[in-house]
Amino acid sequence: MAAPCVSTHPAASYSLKSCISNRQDPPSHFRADMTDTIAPTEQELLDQELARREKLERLRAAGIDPYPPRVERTHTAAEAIAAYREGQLGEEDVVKLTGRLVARRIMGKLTFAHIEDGSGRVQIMVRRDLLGAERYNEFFKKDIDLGDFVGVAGTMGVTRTGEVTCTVTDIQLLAKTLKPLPDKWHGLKDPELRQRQRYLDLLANPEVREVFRRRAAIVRALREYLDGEGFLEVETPILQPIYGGAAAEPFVTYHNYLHQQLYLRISFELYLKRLLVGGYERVYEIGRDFRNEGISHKHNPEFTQLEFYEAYTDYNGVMARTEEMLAYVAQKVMGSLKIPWGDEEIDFTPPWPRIPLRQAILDASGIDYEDYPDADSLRAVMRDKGLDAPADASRGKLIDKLLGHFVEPNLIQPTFLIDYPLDVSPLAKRKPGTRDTVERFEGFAGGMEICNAFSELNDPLDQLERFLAQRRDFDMGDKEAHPIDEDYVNALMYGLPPTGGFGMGIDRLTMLFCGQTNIREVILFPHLRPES
RNA sequence: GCACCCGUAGCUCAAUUUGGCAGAGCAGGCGACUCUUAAUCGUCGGGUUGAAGGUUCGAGUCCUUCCGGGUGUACCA
Repeated sequence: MAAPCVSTHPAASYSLKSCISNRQDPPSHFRADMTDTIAPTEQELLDQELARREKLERLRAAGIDPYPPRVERTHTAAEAIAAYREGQLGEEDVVKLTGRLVARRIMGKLTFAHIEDGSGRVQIMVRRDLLGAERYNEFFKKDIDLGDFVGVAGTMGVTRTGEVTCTVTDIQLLAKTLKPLPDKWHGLKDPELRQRQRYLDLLANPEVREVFRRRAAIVRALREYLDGEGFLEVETPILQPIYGGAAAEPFVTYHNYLHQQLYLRISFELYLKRLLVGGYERVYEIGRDFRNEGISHKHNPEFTQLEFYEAYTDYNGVMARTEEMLAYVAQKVMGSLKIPWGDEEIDFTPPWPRIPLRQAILDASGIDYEDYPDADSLRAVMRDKGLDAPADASRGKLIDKLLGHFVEPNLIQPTFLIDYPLDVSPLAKRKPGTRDTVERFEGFAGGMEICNAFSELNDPLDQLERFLAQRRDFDMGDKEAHPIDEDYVNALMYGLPPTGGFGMGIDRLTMLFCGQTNIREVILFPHLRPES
């Protein structure tokens, strides 16, 4: 394997350190002039920011702490409304509510407003006669802004229009905001701002908050399912001396004190299978993978992956488990096996169609890749059909290209494609009776690949041969070829039982369940270039 | 990586086609208003039009370069 530049240097640690110390500009978060941006002069403040700071000073001058250390809350917004509707709150019962002031309608001596907490919004009615003229006019109307966190005490009732409302007898500032909030009606739309300042996106757009609740529910359901099936959740290294388990370029990092080059993992596979050598029969891990590749609407440099490995099953068993697991998740998260997807509906009811990859490509493109036993002949027929077929692509990569072009976009309903080329599956077991096909499947839905699985190769000598083939690919320029992991081969020599393994991108599954077509919509803080 | 599109007030958007005083709503300041809910009414402030350069009497608008973002495409989950 060709090592990246740092380790080929005879004094690797020296070169990296000097590189750091020679950097012209220290990171901005260490710059002495940083206070300029955090503590701008008055001229640099917006008029609205100035107004809020003046209010802050007025409050302090009046002996009011704009950021008090604690507050008492008796109900969330939703709880207060529910309790009133269920008749648990009488006219005399005082509730204490907290939240962000998100809307305010001042009508002289009476004001209606809404506060929002984690449970939702509740209307409050603030009256001068209940609060006192001074407190109502000077404190509530003048020094409290939209966006501020407040605590109120009051009684629950209903307005003429029928909205359950808290009539306020006391109001307290909990946290002063110094910047104006996004538009109350349109929310925050600018996609760049939404991602760079996700907190604004979340506070302005409730539907975004729902996406990440649903994401959490999906992960919870996956854990529930796997735990219930006797799988052990484990954690394996993210910093790895040798990466592996997938075809991808890694991120490279460096341990300063061990003088060791390390990679951020691109998959969990080789570590998890070592655990089956160790005697566990069912293990899984949910965590972050890192791939040093292009960014797109389907790819973020770091993404969340689920992998599980199960002894004494094969890819057929894993397909059945996949169907069962995703049906469980759909039912648990969406309350149905059918989930909306654009104008259509994706039905996760088992079983899913199982189509040999060769057949699927033949049906969609008219090309039977078995007629083209080498890369050159397959490349020729693909180019005849006007497809982009790179000169350095292997036969397996060309087949994958056919899959991506002709088949994948049309697989809206959950579908398994089975039996993949061996040369792009160096960790999968050969399908009996074939020369260059492995027992591997990929699951598709919504026109996206969502999972990848196979009968795990457990023949150590075959595995070594496959690694050596990968090294030849790497030497030929395939930057994504697998490096040789000698310790993994060594582990196999102590015996890996027949095993089925599975990997699935959680981000893409979340896209599917949330009707999103861009991965950034399901990652709280997606990778962005630095601001200029 | 390549192609195309976008960047105007804190936010959402006009003005760009055909170069001619940079505007509206929300938000904000001041004032009125005790059942509103995108409250309403009056009034006022708020801009290095992403950055730099160029063409022009005159550039938000046309040209060049750069920065950031989006969409498509290529590879990968």
